[in-house]
Amino acid sequence: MSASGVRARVRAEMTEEIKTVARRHLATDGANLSLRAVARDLGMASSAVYRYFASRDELLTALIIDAYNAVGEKAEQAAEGITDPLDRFLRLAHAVRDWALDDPHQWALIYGSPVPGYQAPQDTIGPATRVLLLIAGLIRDAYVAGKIAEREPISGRFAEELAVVAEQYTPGAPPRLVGAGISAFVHLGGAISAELFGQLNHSVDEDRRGFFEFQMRGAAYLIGLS
Amino acid sequence: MSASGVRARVRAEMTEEIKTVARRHLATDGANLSLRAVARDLGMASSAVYRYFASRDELLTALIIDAYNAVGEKAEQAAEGITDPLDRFLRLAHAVRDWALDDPHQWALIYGSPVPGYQAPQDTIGPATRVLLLIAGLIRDAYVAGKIAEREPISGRFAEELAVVAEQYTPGAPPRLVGAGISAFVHLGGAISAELFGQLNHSVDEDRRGFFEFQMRGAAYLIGLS
DNA sequence: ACAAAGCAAGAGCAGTGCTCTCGTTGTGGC
DNA sequence: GCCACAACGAGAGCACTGCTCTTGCTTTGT
Repeated sequence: MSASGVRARVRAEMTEEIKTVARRHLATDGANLSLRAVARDLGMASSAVYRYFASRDELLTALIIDAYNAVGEKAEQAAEGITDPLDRFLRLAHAVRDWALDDPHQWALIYGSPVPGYQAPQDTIGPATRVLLLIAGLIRDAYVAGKIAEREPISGRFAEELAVVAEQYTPGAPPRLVGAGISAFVHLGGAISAELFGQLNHSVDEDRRGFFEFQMRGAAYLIGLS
Repeated sequence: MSASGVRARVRAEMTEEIKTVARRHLATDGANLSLRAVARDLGMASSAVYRYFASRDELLTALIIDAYNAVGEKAEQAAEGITDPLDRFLRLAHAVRDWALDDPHQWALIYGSPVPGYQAPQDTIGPATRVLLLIAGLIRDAYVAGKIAEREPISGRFAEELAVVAEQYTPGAPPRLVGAGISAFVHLGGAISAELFGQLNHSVDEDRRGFFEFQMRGAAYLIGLS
């Protein structure tokens, strides 16, 4: 019919519907959700789903990309408009944590152990770095505004590696900033995973939000956001 | 025959053999290894395996406990005899990382996303805390030796929670030490997971060992091991 | 010596991912 | 408007999975 085509629109809707149902199954079955079960929920034959996703892995990949973008967007929104670097960083961190607590299985999908035999395709590396880039941007802004306290410089082979990134990203910025930024990102993810995957059980059981903020303040300190 | 019984010994050997083969499969298939395939490798019927493990989950639980103990032992050995607290902490951290790099699937099994529908039984919580307890002991020793620099004290609900632990573990020790210890443990695990699960790709590709040490030095600084 | 318990094997059930085939239906070119 | 063609949904089928049950055999404890 129209230039866009009825079929194309229906296909897009169907694709989205499959992902929605799959996300629901993700919440109960985790990463080994059943494609057949998803098809049953949709009232269609399992073979029909293969018209939209060539394999279960491809479905998972789509869910992974969506999840990366979802958490990235949440973090972006939370940080928006906040000028104080430390506040900005903490809000961003809490936004990521809140998103993860809201849907632990989506978190596990992107930051947990990779699905066995699953190799992340190129499409995922873009969305995957969104949160990291947000932190990098935050640090960059704080640096050019002169709001970053001095810390001990880094040295070694990895320091040279990071110096290259620092120089082309923000000329003049100390390489240790890049390192501290990545480290903060790693600590952020580690803290959420530890909480979600039960490694904090019997250690911190009451005020996990408070403990999370304590950890993130530590990471912020190492960056120089005092 | 003997008091121990031939059958009991054979059973123990068989149990160990199943676990060994299962560990081998773990390296290729990850957490969704096939019990039938393991049985095939052993030249026995799949149903026979159920004489030794009531379910696949129980097999996984056994592997998890072994893995916790293995990494705990490695960390213990690495830290043994080292007196300087910072050096001790770094060696411990590197030992854990080396173990994880050596067998990423075992690491994923214990520190990755939990197997869907799998509930960790009581037997695992003991071995699971070994590394954390090592760090706690290290900090405790350094504290009583007066080798810990002062840092900003903590406050809030989680601080009171940690104060209880601190008081009964090392009376007089500041609660922030407990917090910093757990935080270091979390960062340790997060750093290894990030490296293993590919979140460092395109960020730190060359000298990951150096970057790991940089991160652990940061964690050590926050504890007060300057 | 004998009953009881432990053990291995095979068949079987319900479920899985994925492929192939077969009718049906919407689509773009003439 | 027609028609070849591609997209589509459904069903059967293959090889695989975890797990159960039954059937014989072997090692125990008494």
